[in-house]
Amino acid sequence: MSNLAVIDFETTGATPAMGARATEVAICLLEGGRIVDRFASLMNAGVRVPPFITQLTGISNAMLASAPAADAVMREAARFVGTRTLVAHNAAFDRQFWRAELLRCDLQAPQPFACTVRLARRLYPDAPNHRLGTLAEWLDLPTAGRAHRALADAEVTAQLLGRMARDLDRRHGCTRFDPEVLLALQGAARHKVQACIQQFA
DNA sequence: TGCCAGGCCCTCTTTAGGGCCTT
Repeated sequence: MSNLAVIDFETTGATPAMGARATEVAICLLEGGRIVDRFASLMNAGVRVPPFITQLTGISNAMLASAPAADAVMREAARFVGTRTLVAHNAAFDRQFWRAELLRCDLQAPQPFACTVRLARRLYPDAPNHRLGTLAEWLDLPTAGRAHRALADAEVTAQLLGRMARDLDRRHGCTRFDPEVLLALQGAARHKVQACIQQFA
């Protein structure tokens, strides 16, 4: 499991299109199914955090007042990720903030995104639902830290990814778990998941 | 006061609608 970086944003709202900005980013680099490096930082984008978001994440305006500027954090995050494929739980959400925040820095965002929600729906169709917290509990994944903080959620997502790799190996003899496999699997129609896995086994 | 989006997936679909998931 190389060339993968798990990312999670905390933000002030649902979409940059409505003016929401990132407040925290965390990234875990994976090698061989293990987390080998981490990057996490609050980021001050000069916006107010709605009370609902503070209640959800624990991130307050006071915390952001002393945080480094969003521009500097995103430049460091982009250097940290490099050309790795990014993985996020509900990647459509994190991808739009990754692109929007880097665009503000005049930086490109060429990294492909894989989505653990899409993967989990294909690999664990019997789960009660496919929220990150539910999957962590259902699969008995180790958790550390407060849910809805970026590093804690990124680490749980990385644990979920590792579990998927082990299950693909145990259930299907598929030892490959790289960006190509992830992108193919998440794009496979439900009735073609087995055929897709066999292609890489 | 209450609500606000975007992308993906499923199905009693595709000239559409509703649910899920993220903050």
